[in-house]
Amino acid sequence: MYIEDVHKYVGQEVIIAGWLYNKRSSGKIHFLLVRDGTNIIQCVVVKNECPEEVFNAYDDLTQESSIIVKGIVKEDKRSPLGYELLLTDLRIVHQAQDYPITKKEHGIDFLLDHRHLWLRSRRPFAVMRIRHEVIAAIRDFFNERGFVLIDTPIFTPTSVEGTTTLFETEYFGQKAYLTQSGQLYAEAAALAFGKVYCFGPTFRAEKSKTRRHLTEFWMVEPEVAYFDLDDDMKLAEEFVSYIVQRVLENRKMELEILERDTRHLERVSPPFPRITYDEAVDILRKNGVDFRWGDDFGGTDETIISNQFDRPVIVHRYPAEIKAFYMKRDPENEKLALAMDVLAPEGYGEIIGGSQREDDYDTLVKRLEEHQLPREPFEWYLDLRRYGSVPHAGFGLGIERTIAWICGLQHVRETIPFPRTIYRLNP
RNA sequence: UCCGGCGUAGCUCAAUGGUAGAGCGGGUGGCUGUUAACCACUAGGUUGCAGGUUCGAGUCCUGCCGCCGGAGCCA
Repeated sequence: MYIEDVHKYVGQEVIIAGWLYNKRSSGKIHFLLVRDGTNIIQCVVVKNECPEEVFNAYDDLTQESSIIVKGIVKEDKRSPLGYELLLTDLRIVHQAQDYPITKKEHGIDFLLDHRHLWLRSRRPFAVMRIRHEVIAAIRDFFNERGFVLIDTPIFTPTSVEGTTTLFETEYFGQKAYLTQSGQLYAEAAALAFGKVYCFGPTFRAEKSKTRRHLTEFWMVEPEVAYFDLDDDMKLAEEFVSYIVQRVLENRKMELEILERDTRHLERVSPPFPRITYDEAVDILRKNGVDFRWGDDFGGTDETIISNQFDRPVIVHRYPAEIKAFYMKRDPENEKLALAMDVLAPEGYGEIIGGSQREDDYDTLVKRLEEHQLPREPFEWYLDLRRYGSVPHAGFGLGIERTIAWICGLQHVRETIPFPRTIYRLNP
């Protein structure tokens, strides 16, 4: 029996295998908080109402000792869960010694050094279960719409965008890099399967030190043949809304543990406001930002823009110069790229970046030259424009930033079980 | 890489340049409904490292190391 099902067993004797989360006592009555991974339940041990060795086992119980308890399920308002277990038996499987994470506050550095243990605590419990829900929602969303999952390689011969710093590895005598995006491969798959998505880890070797950055993070990237930028934006807003609504429906308890104010999340439904880059620049200038047309938005700029709206906002048609070589230009203005970003509310910044892709062979060759990228490693990519090229579009959603936003967390490092940052490779 | 901040008990933090302390955790004892339980007692320290100033440095100065936050870049 797992604690999450305890309401089905009121009045019955059940067995729970778990760990001691905390204990309290008033002398002749002990309270054990036992967790089993699905929740925490209070167990009551009363002197003279259970075998003496069960009552006395309390003295040997240390925080995070593994225990198997047997008891009668009772409904009781005084218990944090609303249900508690009146113990009849208790077996210590392993006695933990000096568990380092205590009941009082800890610093983030200490907690991350003990991440393997910190995962047992209440807060990571809630965050990881929401992460699970987000990922399940992502897969369901694409499955329901007939997308095919295409796993893209993690070892790649070259950089996708040419600008970002990548992790370099030795690959049987030649250089290889850890992927920074599965997009180019997803494009190939889209021309084979129509609607596809890839979902995997992504690596950036940039020495970013902000609450929005990890060196290893997860990204989901749909790519659809015959999609234009408008189709892309529509898919993005439906996608984000679907994820948020699923978490609201299925992870109420977890959001409560995190004390997340869900009012912002409840408003997340299509359509999202859509503004052009030019309109976003106007917003910044009206708010006193000395912004130069042609620059990309910084973290504070994104916060100012997103604060104008009550749900995520889509900014589209960015200056082509600050965007990647593969993005198609706006036929009505060659200076602009058919690109779009989704900015999350409450200052969580960019969670989606996407675009319609350049599908014309000659134009794409020109773009490679403009970006001073080598032709040879992109020959296969150019093939996609040689054989049955079609308009197509896609985007990438950063999982950790999305989770940080939904959970209301200060830093993305809490959204992944074992975060990798510039100065952290352990545990 | 740049800018700012921090480093004191296992943990979270105090300590005018003048005897290094509290809470939690550990140990001992008490308590029949606790909610990070509470109460009493107790053990626990090379103040990140190396120099310097001073009668005297946790505190001031220099260098180094580690971490945190921000910027740039990005999801």
